[in-house]
Amino acid sequence: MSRGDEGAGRSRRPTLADVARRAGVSTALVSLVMRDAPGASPANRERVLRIAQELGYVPDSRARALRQERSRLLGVMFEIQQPFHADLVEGIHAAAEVAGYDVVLSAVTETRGEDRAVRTLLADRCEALLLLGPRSSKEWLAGVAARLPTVVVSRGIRHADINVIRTADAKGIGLAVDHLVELGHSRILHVDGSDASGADQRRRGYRTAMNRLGLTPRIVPGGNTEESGRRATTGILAAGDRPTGILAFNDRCATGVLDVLHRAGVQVPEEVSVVGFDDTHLAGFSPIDLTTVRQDAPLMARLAVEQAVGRLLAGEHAVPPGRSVVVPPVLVVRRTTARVPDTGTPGAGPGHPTEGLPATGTGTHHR
Amino acid sequence: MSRGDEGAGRSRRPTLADVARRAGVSTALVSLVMRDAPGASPANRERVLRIAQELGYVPDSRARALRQERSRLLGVMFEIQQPFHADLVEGIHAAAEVAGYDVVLSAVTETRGEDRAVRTLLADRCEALLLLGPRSSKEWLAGVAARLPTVVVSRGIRHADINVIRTADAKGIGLAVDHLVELGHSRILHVDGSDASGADQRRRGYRTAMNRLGLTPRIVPGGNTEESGRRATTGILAAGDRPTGILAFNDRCATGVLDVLHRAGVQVPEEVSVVGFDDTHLAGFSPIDLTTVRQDAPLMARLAVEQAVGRLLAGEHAVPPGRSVVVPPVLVVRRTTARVPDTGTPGAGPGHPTEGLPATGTGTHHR
DNA sequence: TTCGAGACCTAGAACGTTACAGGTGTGTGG
DNA sequence: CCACACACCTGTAACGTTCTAGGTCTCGAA
Repeated sequence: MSRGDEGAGRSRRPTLADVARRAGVSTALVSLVMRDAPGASPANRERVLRIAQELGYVPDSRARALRQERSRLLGVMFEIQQPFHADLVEGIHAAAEVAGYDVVLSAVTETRGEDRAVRTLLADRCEALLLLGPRSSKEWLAGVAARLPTVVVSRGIRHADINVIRTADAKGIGLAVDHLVELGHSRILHVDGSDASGADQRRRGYRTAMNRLGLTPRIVPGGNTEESGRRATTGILAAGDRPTGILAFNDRCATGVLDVLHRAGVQVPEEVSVVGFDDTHLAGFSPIDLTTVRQDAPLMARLAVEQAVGRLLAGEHAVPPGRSVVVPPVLVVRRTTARVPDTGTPGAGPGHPTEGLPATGTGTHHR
Repeated sequence: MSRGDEGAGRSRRPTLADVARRAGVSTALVSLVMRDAPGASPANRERVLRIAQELGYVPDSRARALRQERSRLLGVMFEIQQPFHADLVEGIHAAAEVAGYDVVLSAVTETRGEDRAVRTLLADRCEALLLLGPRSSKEWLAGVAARLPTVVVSRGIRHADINVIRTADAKGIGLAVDHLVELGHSRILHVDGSDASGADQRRRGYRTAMNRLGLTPRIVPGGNTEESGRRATTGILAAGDRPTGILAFNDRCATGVLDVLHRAGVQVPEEVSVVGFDDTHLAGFSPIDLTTVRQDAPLMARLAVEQAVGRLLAGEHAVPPGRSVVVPPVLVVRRTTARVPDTGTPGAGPGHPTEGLPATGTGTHHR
């Protein structure tokens, strides 16, 4: 309503020229005013702004980007169903805002692959790419990085053109293993992430930690969805040789694990302890109350944006790519882990020392 | 690697003209080939495609959109932290693909309001807007709808310019009330959604259902986050007059309710029954296993896209806006609801009739 | 009076693409 | 041999913006 005039209803959207004509000035001047550049008299400035408002003029970002050499756009590829990615995206928006960049989101879904998602971002002329937990091959990622400064988040990839921000996955899993071992566990199993990003690092970390402690690793194929956790756990229960501790690839996977255990009447943590990874929003909520390894999403988001922008600003030289920035994980102990059942140590119910975090490194600022 | 030539490394991105020059044809011809339009010989077509590939040419979507009168873009505003929105976005991508449209996502976050999100979409020249659960005032939404065909999902708004796709919220809540009453409950409380989208509809539905059954409604302010559910429940427990059934605004809120009940040692469902709304992915997972009211996200997504595209195609006349399309909800009974404790009827543990859905209306196709 | 320095403003050329209005040829029917 | 259709191709003008290189004032100092 009250959308101005120009005759009939279905008029095309107003342009700079429309505003200029109405204000009796040149388009160049309107352009100046719209982007708050110096060189217009206060009187004209106010007048132009008023008329723009009246007409409902909104600058066309495409035309603008076309003319300027810089689009000030950061492309973000993410999986829409991953809560952890939601946390990252939220942080990326905030950090980009500060750096003076806009964010273009490109979702990976069941029906929309990573190639498709990245192609869109390229077509949108993003200046740099942030890829959250990409699953594609290293070669493919290298191909992407060859055309645009690329930051990969949450997956360790060693390549000269790629910046990487990731949590110390191996260390994180190590913390979890140590935690279980301290509680007396020895039959500790890992439901891995299959081809999910970071899965190999966590597998490796698990093996290392187990070997270091003289325990035999046992890995079951999983994934990064609840369903994968269910499937894996169903298999584990069927196999008979039941572990006393399960390290799931991430929180979603752990939820699936808990689901099947619960349905099968297996008590957690009395009979089996379960640990997740990510510390997703839901992990902290009772009755899930999942012991998990926290990744510091806000920090990772900020670092990712800083790396990308850094490379853009200093013409590739500021932040040498090819080196990972590794963020320390924190073990958050909740109520899905406890003393191992059969062990000699009697009593000692569910072990939840502090519900806090051992003060390890960076203070995570949960909002 | 192998990124072509043109002298130094940091070359600008290739354009139509580069491809044309290299192939020895006009830019117009390359343009034809790139968009698969008729009018190029097979030989040239193949040659141009090969060279484009070699140079790593990707058409500039902004320039393209600028030239064409149509951008074939659907703008989607959503809350990145709402799992239900993730489901909708996934469905929207699929439906838009079918309709031949691209999707532009604009996230609402803690630091990025709805005005900001919509402004971006306008600047991107989207042809229509899909607003998922908008919280803004009706006047503001009307202002948006005045400039672009607008479909609001998941919030009932009656306005001549706005298409609405929503679940029959009131009916959904009614199903939940009936369910609890059948189980013998009478002290049934609603933790509402405050200003969240759909909150008023659900409040109203709750009141109506309670009055119809001769019960006194009791509403506690909540929200659409886990935290809001926690806060509300803390208040409820402190108040003393404990209800036997709690209808939460949505699944996230219900999770918060469960969290506090659990921590306070209140048994669910033995002492208190809890019902959510949405049937988010996580709701179905034990040990949450939440009784909830399912919204059919894939269907709503498809309908939303169809309405938007319909209005675009038929010059506003195909789908008369101003009328809501209402999708039927389905009560999904799981294990957070059971027979009321104190009632005369003895025994009768947790009531989970089928873990299925009463065959109500549309068959929800869970993937 | 003349000059220079601001302050303010504008014309016109880009940016990369597609639409439009032609241009060639080559073959085919009269 | 001419016309005409057809397949293929190209030059040029947009699209809405910003950038560059000016232009015109006004004012104060030389």
